[in-house]
Amino acid sequence: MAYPRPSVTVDLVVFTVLDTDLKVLLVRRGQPPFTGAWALPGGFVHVSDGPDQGEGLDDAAHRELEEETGLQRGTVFLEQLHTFGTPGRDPRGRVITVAYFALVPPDRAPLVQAGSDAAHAAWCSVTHEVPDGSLAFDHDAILALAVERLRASVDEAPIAFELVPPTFTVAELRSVHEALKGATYDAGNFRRRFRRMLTDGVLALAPGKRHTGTKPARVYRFIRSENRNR
Amino acid sequence: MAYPRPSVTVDLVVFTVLDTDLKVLLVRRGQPPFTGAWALPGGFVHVSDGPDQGEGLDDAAHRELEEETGLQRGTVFLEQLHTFGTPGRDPRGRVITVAYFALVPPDRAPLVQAGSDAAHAAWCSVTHEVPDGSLAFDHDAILALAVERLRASVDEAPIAFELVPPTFTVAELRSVHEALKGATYDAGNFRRRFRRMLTDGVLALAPGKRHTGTKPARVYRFIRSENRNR
DNA sequence: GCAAAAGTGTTCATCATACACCCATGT
DNA sequence: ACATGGGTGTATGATGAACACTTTTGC
Repeated sequence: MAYPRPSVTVDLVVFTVLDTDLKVLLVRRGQPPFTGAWALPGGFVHVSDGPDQGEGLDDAAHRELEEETGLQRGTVFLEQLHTFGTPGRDPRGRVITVAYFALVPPDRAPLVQAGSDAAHAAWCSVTHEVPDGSLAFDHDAILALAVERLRASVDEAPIAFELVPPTFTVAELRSVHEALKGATYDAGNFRRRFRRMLTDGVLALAPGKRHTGTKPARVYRFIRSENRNR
Repeated sequence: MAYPRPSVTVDLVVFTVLDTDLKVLLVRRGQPPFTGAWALPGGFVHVSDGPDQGEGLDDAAHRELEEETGLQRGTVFLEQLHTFGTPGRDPRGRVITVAYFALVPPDRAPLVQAGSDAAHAAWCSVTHEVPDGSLAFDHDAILALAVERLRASVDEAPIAFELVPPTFTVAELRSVHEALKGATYDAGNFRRRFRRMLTDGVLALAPGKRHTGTKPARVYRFIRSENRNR
C-alpha cells in the first residue's frame, strides 16, 4: 500500500434538451492546464485517511453537480458512465476520472445561471457548438461516449422522461426523442407507442390541456416504476 | 493536488461456460482481510510519479488477467464494467476498484490450471457454487452486476461467440445462450436466428463436421465485424 | 377558409413463438 | 428398430414503418 497513488476525479456530462436541440453543460477553465478551453464540470473525489475514508463516487458526482447547477440529489437523473485513466490524460500527474452522465429537464436547466460560478458555465449544442478536439483533456472522448450511450439508452430505458417537464404532451416527448436521435419520427406511430406506455401504466393522463398555438393537446405525466405497483 | 489519494485497483469477473453452466473465476485469499474467503482476481493499478505516469486501466486489467490465467491480450474479450468506490468497502483504507468483465471460450479455460498460482484459483458455478454474501469485499455486488450485464448483452451484441470454441455447431451456440439466460430455446427457432446471422455475414460455414453421438452436425465460425466488409 | 397540429385507422413486412414433421446416425 | 438430435416447414400473434385520413384549433 506504499506505492504511488493516483488522484481520482469525477467528471459530469450533463445533458438537457432546449429548443429541440441536445445541449451539454460546459465550463470554461480558469487555471492551467488548458486555460480558457471548455471542459466538462468535475472535481476531485474527497478522500480521507481517517476511518470514514471520505465520500462515495456517486456522492462526489452529486456534490459537484449541485455545486455547478444548484440541482439537488433526487431531483436529477445521474448515472455512472465509464472510468478513464489513460496515462498522460492530465499533464499534471496521474489522474483517473470516473465519468457520470446526468439528465436535466428543460424547466430546471435555467437554474444553471443562478449557480455560484454562473459566468463561466454554458449549455452548448452537442452537434453544432462542440467541434471535435475542442475540449480540454480527453473530454471529447468522454462526451462522445456519453452521447453514444444516451442514444442507445433512449430505445431501451425510459430516460426521455428525464428530459421533459413534469407534465408533457405527446409532441413534446416526441420532440425530445427526435433531438436525441437526430431523426424525425412519424407522429402517428409515435402516438401508438405512447398509448402503449399509457396502458402499461408507465404514463398517466394529467389534468389540464396545453395550448401550443393550435389545437390544445392533452398533457401526461411519467409514473416512476417504484410507484407503479401500488 | 496535496490531498490524500485513494488506492486504485482493477477486479476481474472472468466468465466461461463449462458443461452448459456459467462459471466465474475465483481465487482464495491468502492474506487478510478476508483470509480464506473467495474473491475476484485483481490487483493494484501501477502508478508512477514519473512522466510516464504508469499503466492504463485496460492495460492493468489485461496484465492481471494474464498473471492469473496466462491468457494474453487480443485473445480474450475484456470490457470495463463499473467502478466501485464506496467508503469502507476495504477496511484497510480507501480503495476504488475498476471492475472489468472477461469472456473466455471453454477450449481456453483449462489454461487457468497452468497459471502460477493454480492451486488457489477455480471456476465456480455462478448459480450453484456462489451463494450471496460468500465473497470478500463487495465482490458479491460486482459479480451480480456483471451477470446482469452479461445477460442483457447476449440479446444485443454478438458476445456469445466469445464463449464458444473457434468453430462450433448450432447446438453448441444454443447451449451457451441457454446457460447464460437460464432458459431453454426452441431448437428450430434458434436455428432460424442462426441462419439470419449466416446470411448477414456474421457467421460462415467452416469445413468439416462434428460428431456428437448422433447425426454429425455442421460447424461454423464467427466473422468479426472488422473483417466482414472486405 | 386555410394552415398546422392533434388524433385515428389501415396496410404491409418482419420477426418471435409454438409446434408438427422429416432425416440421418449410433447403438 | 428406434431413440436422439440435426434440420425444415408452417400457422399465429405482436410490433414497427409508411401513409392516408379526419378533427380541432388559431389566424
